[in-house]
Amino acid sequence: MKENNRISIDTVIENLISIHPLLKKSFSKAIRSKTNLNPGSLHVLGILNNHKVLSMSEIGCSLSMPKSHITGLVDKLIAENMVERLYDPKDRRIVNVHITEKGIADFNDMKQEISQDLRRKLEKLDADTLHVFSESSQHVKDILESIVQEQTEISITT
Amino acid sequence: MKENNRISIDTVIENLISIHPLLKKSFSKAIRSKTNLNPGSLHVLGILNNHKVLSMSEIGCSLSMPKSHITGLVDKLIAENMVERLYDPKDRRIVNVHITEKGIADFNDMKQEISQDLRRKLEKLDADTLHVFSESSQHVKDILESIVQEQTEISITT
DNA sequence: GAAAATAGTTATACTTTTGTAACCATTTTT
DNA sequence: AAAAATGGTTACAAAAGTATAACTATTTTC
Repeated sequence: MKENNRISIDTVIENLISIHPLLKKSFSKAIRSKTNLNPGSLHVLGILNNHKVLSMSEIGCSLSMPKSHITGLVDKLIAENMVERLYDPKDRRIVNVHITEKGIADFNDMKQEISQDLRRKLEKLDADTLHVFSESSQHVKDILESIVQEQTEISITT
Repeated sequence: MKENNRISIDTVIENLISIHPLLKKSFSKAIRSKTNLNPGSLHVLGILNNHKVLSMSEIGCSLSMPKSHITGLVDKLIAENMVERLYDPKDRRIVNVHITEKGIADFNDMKQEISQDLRRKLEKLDADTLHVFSESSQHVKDILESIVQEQTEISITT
């Protein structure tokens, strides 16, 4: 039983290492050509689309980026009116970034644009394969989120 | 039925867009800190580990990078004796890059290093979840490979 | 055999990402 | 109230990724 687990872990790692460049290939180029945001800002917008409000530090932890980098990325999003800075009245050091209605709408539009090529390819799959893909990707997303998200507690100081 | 497909496609795209930054977070930092290769060279080594031999153009297509960039990445791998250039006797314009024994061994070592943190987290999962993760990630990898790999035919001219 | 196409390299400029360190404002600790 | 800790910002340097264009060497095409 313990042995089974080790094999499963190895399989998962092999698969994730293979999936990584495939996703990079599928999205990175489209992000550049079809949006006026850089990938970093788009990722920030993405997690704000999920959480709606996060402090600068929380964003940094979620994306494993130093806070100093987040500042610039958020500035870009503010320039596009996609997010807003809100100073926390309870602790005025904290900057809570929250996504605007425009930000939510723009993010959905950009998702459409970015995934156009992928969508066309998915449309060619047969219903069964598509169903398996849908279920499997949901599992991978959920489990990965649950184990990677732990790191949010770790503080990045710089 | 057609409606079901559309929903599945949307689900897949949503999930992949969420998985992308999670994998980036899990691997990118580890690649920098635990190897002396840049991520680009590692990805090249990764696909050579799968295919064993590829021409410069094929590598470029597989990773959606211009050939001019591949040259530098392969140069680094050659400097580490992980791959070799072989001039095709049938068509002397073509450079076939093939992975060496050292390259295969190094790649496996680096995979270990890079995935250490992830492995520790996976070890905390219960056997059932791990099993689901293993199966699901295999499906995602296989399907994604089958649909993304098509692009290998598209030639990148620059 | 000349012209066009192909495979790869070199060079250059630019953007993005990453890593530090110093710094300010606010809050917490003592 | 002074010292330490925390949350963010600013500034700077280095590494990596991206996009082009010009170029050489071969092969194909006509």
